[in-house]
Amino acid sequence: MVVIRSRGSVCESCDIRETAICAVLRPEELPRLNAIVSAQDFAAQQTIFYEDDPAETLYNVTNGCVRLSKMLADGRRQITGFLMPGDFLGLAYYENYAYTAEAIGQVRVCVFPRDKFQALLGEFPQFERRLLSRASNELAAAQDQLLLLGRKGAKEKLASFLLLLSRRAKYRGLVDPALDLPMTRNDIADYVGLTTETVSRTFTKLVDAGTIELTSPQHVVIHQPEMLEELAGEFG
Amino acid sequence: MVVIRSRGSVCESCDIRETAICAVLRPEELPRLNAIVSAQDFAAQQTIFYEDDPAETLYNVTNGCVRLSKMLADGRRQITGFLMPGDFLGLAYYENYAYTAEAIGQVRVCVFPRDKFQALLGEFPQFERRLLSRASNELAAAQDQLLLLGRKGAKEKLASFLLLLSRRAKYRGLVDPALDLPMTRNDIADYVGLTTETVSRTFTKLVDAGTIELTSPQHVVIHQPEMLEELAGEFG
DNA sequence: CGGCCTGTTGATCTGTTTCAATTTGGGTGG
DNA sequence: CCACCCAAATTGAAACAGATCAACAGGCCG
Repeated sequence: MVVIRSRGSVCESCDIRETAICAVLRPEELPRLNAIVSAQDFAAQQTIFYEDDPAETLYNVTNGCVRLSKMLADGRRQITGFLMPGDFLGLAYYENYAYTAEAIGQVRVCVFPRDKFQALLGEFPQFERRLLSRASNELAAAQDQLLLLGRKGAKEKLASFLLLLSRRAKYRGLVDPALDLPMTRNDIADYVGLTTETVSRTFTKLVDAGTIELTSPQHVVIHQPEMLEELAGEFG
Repeated sequence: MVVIRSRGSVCESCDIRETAICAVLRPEELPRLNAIVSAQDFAAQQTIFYEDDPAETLYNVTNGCVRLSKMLADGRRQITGFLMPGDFLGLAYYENYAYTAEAIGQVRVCVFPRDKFQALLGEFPQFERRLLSRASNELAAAQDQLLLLGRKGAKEKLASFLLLLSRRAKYRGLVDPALDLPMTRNDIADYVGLTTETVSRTFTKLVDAGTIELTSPQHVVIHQPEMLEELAGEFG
């Protein structure tokens, strides 16, 4: 883990300024945020924080992919989300983190000390509103995931998963038809409530059906998005 | 559905004023809330709103139990939560509701028109903060449910479910060792991702083990809470 | 009293897991 | 630069938890 001092105008030149929470601040307010932020790097597989750690820091992912997870006493794991550049981490007025956050591959984050961040919140009301809006989005996403975990079969789960990644890639401005899967099959399995083997088998079924193509285990090309939508089982 | 005009000081005399969002308002601010609120009654099985309806109203449950659910195209259903008196409904800055809300048994709610509610939000900053805190709680609860749906077995699911209801009953000030299940077995099944039959069978297993007692299908007595904790599989 | 909805119990079936064996591919050191 | 190595992914066979299909019991209301 490497701490990088913030110097000069970090925020102004930030790649993800458009999509991150910072987007609600006016240019002239940015320096206030800049003053309390620093950058931090994590190597692949490093833990950013553990479930139940005191939540003293808030993060914004700027590079790489982060996985959030919870564990049962015997080691079974549920991944509750994957964070991409622009995503906010540590959202909450909580004493302790509700989940573990780990870097998948190389990750860079912005770091906000909790107390200073809260002070800024009081100062910029639209900041708090934006956070509430984020929380609402996350809540809606979590509910979609409840439906997926509770009621969908393996094929439906993976179709939904691929569509989710695809939509998020589009949102982040990536138009590449090839979809990148930064996480392992095991991570995917722990996200959609299956085993690695079932994930693997189901992917090959989708390949055999011509719905997707696996140019490498981490590279998916979606040939028939309509078919995925169909399989995902949702309306609209 | 019956609409009841709010007259006089509804809020001051409200049973659940302590636990509801209103709890953040000072007594002298209550009249402002009182001015925009009205009460509404729903009979058993009535729908309060449907998924994708425009979200023009916010609610606060004052009596009865409400179920929130999402459906797949073929009718499979996932219940995303049960609301008890004091719980807030419609939380979000969304255009449309993300789930359907239905009354289980007789229900009474407080109704806040969305526009007026938002105006109040701007006026009382602590109100917005409280909402964010609520959203955080819901998010944490949703993540627990993800773990349950994705990684727990039938026995673990139902042990967790009973403990959840039990904790919420305690929170609402009910010390009765007998736990009330206002929802049907089918509702429970759709909440924990099982079938009615499996729920029923698993309950009888818990009864046979002496962990719980079913004085009636809707009345559970928890004899061995430690055993339920054990079965639920979580730490702490 | 009878019909119906909810819950319980039993028998069978199936999708997914588990266990086990290969294959693939990315990273590293010679 | 290539060969090796190890983790990750794939594939196969067997086992199992929970679903499905089916029958029945009990309480509640008309």
